Amino acid sequence: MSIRDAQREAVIERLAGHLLAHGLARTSLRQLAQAAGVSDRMLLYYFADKAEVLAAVMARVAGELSIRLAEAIPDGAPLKPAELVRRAAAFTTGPEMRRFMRLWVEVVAAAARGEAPFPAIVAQVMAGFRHWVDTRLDLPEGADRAGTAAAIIAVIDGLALVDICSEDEIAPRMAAALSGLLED
Amino acid sequence: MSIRDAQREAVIERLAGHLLAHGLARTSLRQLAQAAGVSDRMLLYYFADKAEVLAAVMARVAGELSIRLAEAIPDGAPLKPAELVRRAAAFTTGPEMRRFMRLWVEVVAAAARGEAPFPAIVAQVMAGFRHWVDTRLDLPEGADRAGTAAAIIAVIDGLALVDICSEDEIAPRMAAALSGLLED
DNA sequence: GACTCCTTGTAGCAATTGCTACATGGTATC
DNA sequence: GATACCATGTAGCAATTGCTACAAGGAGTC
Repeated sequence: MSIRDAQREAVIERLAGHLLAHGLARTSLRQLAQAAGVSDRMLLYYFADKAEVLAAVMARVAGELSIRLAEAIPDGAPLKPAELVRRAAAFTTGPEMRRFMRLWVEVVAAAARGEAPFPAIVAQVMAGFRHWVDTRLDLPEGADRAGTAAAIIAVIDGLALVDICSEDEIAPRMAAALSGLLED
Repeated sequence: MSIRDAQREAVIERLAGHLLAHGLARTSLRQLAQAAGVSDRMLLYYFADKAEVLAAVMARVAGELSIRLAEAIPDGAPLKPAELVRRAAAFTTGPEMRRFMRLWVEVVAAAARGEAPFPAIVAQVMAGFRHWVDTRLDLPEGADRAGTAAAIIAVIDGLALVDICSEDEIAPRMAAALSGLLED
């Protein structure tokens, strides 16, 4: 691997941490370069442009998220929707995953604004979510799997969104209340 | 009312439409001024700074949203959580309200980034949501009203977030599937 | 008519943005 | 040892950002 490729990898790694820590708040080229410990000039040597930087970093973050989701709830034993929601909610509102979900909400908003490269990233991550749910969902024959999967994702993402807005510790109570609302 | 105040009102009205149509994508001072049909110089004569412009416009939009929510589901007859979610979901995913919810998601993300004046706006709108749910929620004595209200808001906001990400028409199926997941 | 205040336009500034031109030291290849 | 390419720094450019200084017309007041 060339020096350039090695540096590229190191930069991606550092910037993944940066984005998870600060969201999309500090993502100018110079700010990214500083966070990665390189000059902005070199950032554009390792990557074609800013969009490629963000795409590479977000791909890394999405991969990490995917791994953790797979570890947290393996796909061996399908769960009924209510149980899947409960377990996913408990996991994604946990201290370690909150920053992922927070970043995810920001990325969705950036995609809504049409800001490159986020629309493509959102499509990709969303497809990953759908697949993750689909492979863990125990649903009767004839039920709307895609609709149910979308609903489950919506509930999980909604928890993250409200979590962002609330300075106090409402997440556990919210998750508990949600659990009570679900049909077993 | 002075000319200035009258213009201020007209600008707020036009910019509310602009934000609902385009989200936060075109919100530089010059872009806002163009959308409002005034010069950027005058925009800063009517308002102290950009944050005040956005705060005033968002207050208008929030007021409008509040009115529509109140009209759609009056607070006379409290509803059980599942039914409240169903009706709120049907309303907020409707063609007229989607742009409100879409803007709301963008505003939450901007607040997460700490961008003035959005954190304050989010706190205000969120409090409005909580109150709206609270005054329509039929819940047994001793239940966690605040937690349940937060959960209901999370579900509604989650639908909006997923709706933004999906180019196809998943919203109705998602809402239907969600309805099936709820305990009556 | 002088004075003052409200309203509006022109011009521009300092900072930040994404990105590029150019030079240069090193390393590898022939 | 000449040549070519990789890696990196310096400097800067054009565009956009939020915001401001200054002037001037116009309307009312004394």
